[in-house]
Amino acid sequence: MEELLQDAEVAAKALLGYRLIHDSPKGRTAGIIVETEAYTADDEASHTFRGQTKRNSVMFGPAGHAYIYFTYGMHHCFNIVTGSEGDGQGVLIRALEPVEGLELMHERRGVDKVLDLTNGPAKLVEAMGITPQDSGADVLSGSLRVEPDNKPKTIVSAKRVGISRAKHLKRRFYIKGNSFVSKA
DNA sequence: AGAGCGATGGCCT
DNA sequence: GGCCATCGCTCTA
Repeated sequence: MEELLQDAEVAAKALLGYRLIHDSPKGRTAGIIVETEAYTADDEASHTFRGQTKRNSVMFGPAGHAYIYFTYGMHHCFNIVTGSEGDGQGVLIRALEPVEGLELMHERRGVDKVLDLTNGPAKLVEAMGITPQDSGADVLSGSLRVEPDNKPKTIVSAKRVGISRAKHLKRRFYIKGNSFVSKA
């Protein structure tokens, strides 16, 4: 998937409309990627800004691999590594529109509304059954993977969410009008 | 609808 | 010791 070899900002836009699929022992869940954020090593808000560490090392590896990190003591978030090996860049997947395995998602999330299933980075990780063990895995093949689906009509660029540094950069992208976007 | 805040743990300074 | 690429509850309106 050559889009992933490009800069995170290009890849973040290209990934909108892609389908994220996870085949787990409990069944398949899938959703359309509707919101992303780009992070590069020259960006103060990126985990890779201060160089390679044990935690962020997969982001310095080859593109197309999953980088899953633990945050706020209770949540995990899912990224896809982009660019060239050694760059330390990637795309955070912030929201999905659920399309398959909604019942399993409800079971995992314990929420009533479909809208609350996957409209946030940690929510989608929980709904899809993604675990830290998936970190480093190739997302072009395997049980957790992305595939091209419908190209979005209109993409909106906006400021990122939940960061304190480099706030002004418009490196969040989402599909205009989609109700599963975490923050319009 | 929107602001405030607690939960909870690993990582960095 | 402080800070988080968060979520969901509670309070005010």
